[in-house]
Amino acid sequence: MTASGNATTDDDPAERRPERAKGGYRLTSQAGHLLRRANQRHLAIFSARMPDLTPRQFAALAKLKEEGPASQNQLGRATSMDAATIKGVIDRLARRDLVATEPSLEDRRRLIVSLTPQGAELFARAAPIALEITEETLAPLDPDERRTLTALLDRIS
Amino acid sequence: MTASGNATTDDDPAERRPERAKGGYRLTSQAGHLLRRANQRHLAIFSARMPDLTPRQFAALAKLKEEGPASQNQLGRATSMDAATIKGVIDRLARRDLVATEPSLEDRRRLIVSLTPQGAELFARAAPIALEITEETLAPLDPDERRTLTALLDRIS
DNA sequence: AGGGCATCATTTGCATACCAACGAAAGCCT
DNA sequence: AGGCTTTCGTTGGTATGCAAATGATGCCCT
Repeated sequence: MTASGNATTDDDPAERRPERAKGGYRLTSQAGHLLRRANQRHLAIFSARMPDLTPRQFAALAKLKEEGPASQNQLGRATSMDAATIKGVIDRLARRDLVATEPSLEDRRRLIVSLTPQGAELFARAAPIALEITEETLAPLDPDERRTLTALLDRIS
Repeated sequence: MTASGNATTDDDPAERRPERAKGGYRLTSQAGHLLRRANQRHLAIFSARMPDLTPRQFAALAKLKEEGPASQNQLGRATSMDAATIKGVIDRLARRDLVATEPSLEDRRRLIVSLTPQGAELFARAAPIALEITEETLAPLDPDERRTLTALLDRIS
């Protein structure tokens, strides 16, 4: 609302009226802000339900399970992580023996990442929870709306 | 035909099969992953179009412009930023003289943040670009779909 | 063959993000 | 008044996330 006087603080000709008309910038209605907030809520749900894995760590395990061993950068691309980011994720997973790394024999630049038995076991326990997390994230929507949202998000990503 | 001789490790029902049927976890179709990717694309568009402000820095300026001076934590809540996060954002904006901070007289715990003339001027130039960024983020969608997406995101945030 | 370019992994630097803990200050209750 | 609880800002720690630079290696093209 802000009906009280903030008047005299601004004699800038560029901007003087309340942000309601067509050109007005309304932070809370911008796509970026909404995406960020939705993501924030999802992350909160995730860390509450799966405290011992971060979303990225889980994503890396999931991809390794889906596609088998891969090089670090390949895995990064598959999970939409930067080379610098995936390195940190793999390092932390390796420190906990959830993945193992070994240099590739064919291409000496590559570092092959694979799931350890512990990693596979943890993923097996985590996967059902991940589905529940998705479920809870989309809980405010009915099935039709969920499909719509998923499809629209896919189109803008 | 039975288990004789074939000592391969496929008696584990959870392994060795392309995840499709029952517990099939498809990372790329999960809401969290899609949200993250959409957000990632948005951030890329943002930083390309507005190189001298980060999305959070811009959000802080926008809120200050919308609502006038506020305490640091208030501003954080208004922009969905953690107290620790908003501090960093304000510190960096203050270092560039885009905002000014002063202790509150009524409540000596509070730190009042306000827009400087430079901050207001930069925001005035940035606001139209921000609208273009939203536009470009939603470019793959038609107007109807944009409204739908916005509404759905709002519901799950 | 050899040079140029691309890819891979790494490192550094900066900017979020969130948690937990902290001390100072305010508010509330008895 | 004294105590309990909240709020406010700050700090430290961990984990993304991206840009840019770097060294090693692989690939392609002339």
